[in-house]
Amino acid sequence: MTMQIPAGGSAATNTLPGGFEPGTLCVHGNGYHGDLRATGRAQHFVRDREIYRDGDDADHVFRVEAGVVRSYKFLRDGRRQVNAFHVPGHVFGLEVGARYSLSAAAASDCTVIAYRRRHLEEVAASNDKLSIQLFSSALRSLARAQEHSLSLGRRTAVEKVAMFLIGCSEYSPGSDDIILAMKRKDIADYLGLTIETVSRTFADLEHRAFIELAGVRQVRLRDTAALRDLCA
Amino acid sequence: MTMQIPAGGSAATNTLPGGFEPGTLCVHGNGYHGDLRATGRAQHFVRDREIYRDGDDADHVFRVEAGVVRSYKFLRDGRRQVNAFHVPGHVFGLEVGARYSLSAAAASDCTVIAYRRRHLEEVAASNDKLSIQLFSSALRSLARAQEHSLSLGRRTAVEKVAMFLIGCSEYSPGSDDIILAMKRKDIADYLGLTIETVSRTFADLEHRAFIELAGVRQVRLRDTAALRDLCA
DNA sequence: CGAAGCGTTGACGCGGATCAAAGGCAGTGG
DNA sequence: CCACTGCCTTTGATCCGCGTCAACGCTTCG
Repeated sequence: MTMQIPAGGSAATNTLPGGFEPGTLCVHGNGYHGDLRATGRAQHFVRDREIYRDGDDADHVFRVEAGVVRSYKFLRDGRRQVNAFHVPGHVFGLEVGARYSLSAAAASDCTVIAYRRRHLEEVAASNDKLSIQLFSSALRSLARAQEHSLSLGRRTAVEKVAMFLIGCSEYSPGSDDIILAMKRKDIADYLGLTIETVSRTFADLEHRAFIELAGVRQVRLRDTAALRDLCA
Repeated sequence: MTMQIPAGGSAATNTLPGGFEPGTLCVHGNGYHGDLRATGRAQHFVRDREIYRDGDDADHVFRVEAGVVRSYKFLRDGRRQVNAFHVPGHVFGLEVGARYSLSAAAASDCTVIAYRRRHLEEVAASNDKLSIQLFSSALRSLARAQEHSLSLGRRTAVEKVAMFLIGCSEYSPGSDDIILAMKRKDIADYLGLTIETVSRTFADLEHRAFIELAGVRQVRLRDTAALRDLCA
């Protein structure tokens, strides 16, 4: 295989935020190498429906088609940390070992494509492009996780929420108007805060006229520059 | 290539904690495919010497030979988050893009092997084993990063420090007696705390007779079970 | 109309940050 | 050998951001 460590500017970089370019690794991929079409299986999940659990046999790799998926982990006493929200195009469920090290669930109603890991391995064996994409996907997840660590470890509540909103806006169409697919609890557990603090911080940002809460699930960014500035 | 997503139990899993099994990807690898010997270049770094910086051209991939390396990131105002400590056997510097997304520096005096990324790509193209190892390395880094997020987001100071000590003990020879290669500031920035809190927490754990501070850089674990219990 | 979930808001307390000062400890020079 | 210097670590006092607890409002659905 030509296992390139994908260099900047290649097709594998800077595509759909955090995912592959649309069309690849897709069930209905337009004839692209053919083989994958059979292995990918579309699945629907309603909000909060579990996709897999920490410790399950890691026999599938997934790609988000629509909606948002969360990966998360629990401590014994119920404290939860959401590691990532997976948006359309994003691949999740890649594992080194035989078992999943995280749980995944639908953060909103969503549809994902499930690929049998075994099949994926076989196809990747003869398909350099796919191999590189899987590798890129892993490295991109890693980069995102590291960014996230910076937030969790060193940012204040306002900074975390600002970051989150800026992050969301990058997945939005015309941006500036954000539809939050997930609940407050998911946001809180993603940012390492409580729902109360998230709520208060939204209120605070609205008070400062940085955002406008158009509804529980809708946020309008009124001063993106100021928000970005908060991201330190 | 046979791009297996490395399955549990394979040689690529559960080897040296977080790294490759000893001998592979090594400058003095015992004839293993030969090519790598020429590309790997051993380098020494004294404590706090920078290896690369956030934004530099990511033209090398590194493997720790001895000592400890830290990967970290800064906020504008100087707040720092250490994402990982890299111990011998551990690979770091893998990137999706053309540039490093983190900085790396010697947390203690250390020696690393630098591989030219270009060469690594070429060798990997014809060497399935190496490809899989690189992929595994990335996935293992990802898993570690996700574990770390749980600590940063949801654990208390005592829990974080207990986690850290348990983590260290896994890299120690006979365990139970830990030599801390890095300074308090590094530990603090790794755990998302201040040096004062780290210091106080060490004192607290000693007070509870869970550990014994045999010196500034040496910790003896006296009640591993209790420490593990704190990891929740 | 009532019930159940989710989100917001307020009052209060605590864990860890901040500020300040006082030990170790290693390296340096007299 | 000892005093000096600078850095790292520890310890103490105080402060504040965010968690906790509690009540209330809004939305959805039977």
